[in-house]
Amino acid sequence: MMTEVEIKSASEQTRARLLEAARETFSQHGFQGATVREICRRAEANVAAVNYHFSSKDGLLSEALNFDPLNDMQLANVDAAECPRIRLQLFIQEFMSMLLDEKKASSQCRIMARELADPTSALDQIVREAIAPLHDFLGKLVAEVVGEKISKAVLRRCVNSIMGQCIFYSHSYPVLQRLHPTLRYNPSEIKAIAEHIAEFSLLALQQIAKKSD
Amino acid sequence: MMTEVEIKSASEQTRARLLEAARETFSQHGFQGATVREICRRAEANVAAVNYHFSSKDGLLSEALNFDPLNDMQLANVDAAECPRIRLQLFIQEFMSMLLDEKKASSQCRIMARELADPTSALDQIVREAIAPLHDFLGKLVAEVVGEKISKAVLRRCVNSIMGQCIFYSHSYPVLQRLHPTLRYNPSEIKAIAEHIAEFSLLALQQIAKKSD
Amino acid sequence: MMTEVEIKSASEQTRARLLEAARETFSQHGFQGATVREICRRAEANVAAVNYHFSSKDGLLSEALNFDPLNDMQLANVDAAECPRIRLQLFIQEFMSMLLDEKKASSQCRIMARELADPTSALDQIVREAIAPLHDFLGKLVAEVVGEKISKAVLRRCVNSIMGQCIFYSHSYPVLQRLHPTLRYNPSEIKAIAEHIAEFSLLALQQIAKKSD
Amino acid sequence: MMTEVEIKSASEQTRARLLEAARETFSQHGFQGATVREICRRAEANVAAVNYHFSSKDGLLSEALNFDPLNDMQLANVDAAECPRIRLQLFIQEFMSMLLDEKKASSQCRIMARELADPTSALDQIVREAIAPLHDFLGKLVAEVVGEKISKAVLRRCVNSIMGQCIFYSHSYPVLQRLHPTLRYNPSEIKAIAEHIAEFSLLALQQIAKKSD
DNA sequence: AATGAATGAGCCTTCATTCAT
DNA sequence: GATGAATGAAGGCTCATTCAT
Repeated sequence: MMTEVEIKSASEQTRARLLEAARETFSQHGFQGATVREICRRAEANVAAVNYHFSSKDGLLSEALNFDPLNDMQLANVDAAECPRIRLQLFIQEFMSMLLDEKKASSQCRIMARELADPTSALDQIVREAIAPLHDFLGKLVAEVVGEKISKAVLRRCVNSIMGQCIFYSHSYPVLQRLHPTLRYNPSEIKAIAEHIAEFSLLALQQIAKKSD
Repeated sequence: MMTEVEIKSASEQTRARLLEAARETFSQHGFQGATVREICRRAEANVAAVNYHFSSKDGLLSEALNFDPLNDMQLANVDAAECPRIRLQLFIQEFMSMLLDEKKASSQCRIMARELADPTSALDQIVREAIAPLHDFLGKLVAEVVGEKISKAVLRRCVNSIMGQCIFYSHSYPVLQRLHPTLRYNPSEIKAIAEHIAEFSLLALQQIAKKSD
Repeated sequence: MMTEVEIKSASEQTRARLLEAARETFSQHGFQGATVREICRRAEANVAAVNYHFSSKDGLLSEALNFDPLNDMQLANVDAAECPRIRLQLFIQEFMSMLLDEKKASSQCRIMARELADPTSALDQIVREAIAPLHDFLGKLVAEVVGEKISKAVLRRCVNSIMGQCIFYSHSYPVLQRLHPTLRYNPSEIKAIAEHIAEFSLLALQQIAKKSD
Repeated sequence: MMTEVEIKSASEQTRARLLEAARETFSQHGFQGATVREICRRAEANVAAVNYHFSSKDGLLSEALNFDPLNDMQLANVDAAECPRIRLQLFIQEFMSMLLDEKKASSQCRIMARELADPTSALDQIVREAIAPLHDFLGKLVAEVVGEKISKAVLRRCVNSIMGQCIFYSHSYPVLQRLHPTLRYNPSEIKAIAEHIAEFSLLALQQIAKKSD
């Protein structure tokens, strides 16, 4: 264990620094806007390092997108809670925290946001490994809340409704910032947003559950 | 009427072709990814045409984004309806139709989506002229539904919840397509999605309205 | 007479405005630095006017350089004075005034200065029609001062010494301005400079004349 | 010594070739007229080499103008001479040699000449580092000749008179060549010119000194 | 005759990538 | 293995000029 983590060859250290620098840079400037030179400068590596370690800028993006949001979130609490509604609340809370809290937010989320606007070959992998599990996880939570009475199609759309509300604050931040210049994603604001989304969604889900009876 | 459209000077025709080509190209490749050369090639104009007519690539983007979604939508029906809930339903229906129906969808929406991932100086203008009015319009509809009892902050978040659900289908289409390969935005699917969002949102809003009493 | 000057066709007026604008612009930005567009803008003519009236930018330069400095200077006083030394003084005074006084200075002088740094085909003409007569005129004045005793080679060099001193203030103005930031070519300064050059030169010429005895 | 010159890294060699090519090209076509492509072609380097080594065309100009005329001239003789008049003679001799002798003439002088006609941001640097010291040096020589009796303003103008005479032969060469087609700047001609300027100036300075007594 | 739109060559610069060391 | 120099394609843009009207 220790050796894997601590004893890295210089080459592996450079590789790791490049990945970190790439995630930062891609999330700030987008894939096209980021330059290999800046990434290497941030990683304190030479210009050729990206191509040496990752074959190409594309290869670097592909590696940089290897991440596991479900794992990054602290879902122990979610799993611990017994009430489905509270589980959903906690999940949304944790999800928004990952999306918006700059301290926690893995920059991969922001890179991913860019992938949506300009999908590369990496998107297939991201959807498969990161997003699909997330939708599945959320789908199960929703099913627990509404019961199994609703159709798969409706379940999907409910998941989409929740995901859409959540992602909106991350994805449309440039717009929201302009609409409401005072908006800041500090912990209390994030908590308030998450509570709103959870309430809004739970109110809807409960009624949907009732109607399905 | 016809003459206004048909009798254009050669210059105006080139300008119009450039704008159309720019909208297509920007929406496909993003602002950075699009090249002036390709835009001109599509518009069957000279490489220098963009700079001649729009001063710069930036100027072209700025003009290409001159659009008015509120005006593009057929809101006559919305205004005609008396019941606030039906007005909201109709609005969402019309909004989703604009966002998703390729026949109607102004490519500006797609350009705008890219602006979010990679804001340029044009975003200020877009927010001011296109998005803010949209949020205001939706805000009034929501207020009609819930009454004036809720705070401005809550109202905003309700608007965000609805906008987030709507935009998600447009913005996250690359993901949704991979999650559900059979998904197609044909008129019936669009209608179903809009109905779901309207129902989901109205159920939530009604409960919020009740709680505020 | 009157008709030639006053009754001009619109075309001739445009031509004249173009020439004036060209002289200003060339003298400010140099031949390469000046753009046809700016010249036409200043002349309130359309972009194609230069090529229409002068075939090309080069042709415009060639026409713009048609000037006669000897004629522009008010040499009546010089001719009137009987004493050769005073005639030289007056000539230098008048020459410096033409070179430095922005009110009088024909901008051609400044264009010509640029020709030296980057001779075009127009220089042959300028030298033939404008500069050679000037050197000849000055040569005669010098000869009057020193008498006919000195060789042609020495005479030439004396002319060069005087021309060099004069032109230096015009040509090296960008340097002098940086060396002495307070330097301004107002009438009194121009007069002082001309007096210095005249004195400096006359003192030298007199001694040369003496030695040649 | 040799090693310093001969053992250069490949990078330094390219840099040096670029600088030489730039000096040639700038002196022939001016800063605007010179193209990066031609400079690189002459230096047998890639189009991007200029930006790689000097950041920009401006940076290349700035480096190409790093020269020290006072240092380039062999002023040991000047300093060695005790008589102020001979010191001035030797200085003029050396200065004209630097200006006119193609073997010695650093092409920087010619670039500088172009700066006068079309100043760029590099001129500030040139004046500060190259020209001001030259004027100061000449100013001291003149002061030695005339004594300290004359005012600073007069001293300046005397310096200008000498510089003007010297630079005229370099700056106005295109004109002089046309006026006197047989003119060639071979060593004997340069010597004769320098002697004339020295004599002309010294005769004037001596008289000025006398008058100031 | 005179215009404004259109042209295309060419400018400097940036970039991911390659290559010799 | 790892580097820094070098590459050349491509970018946005400017310009004198031409062309249809």
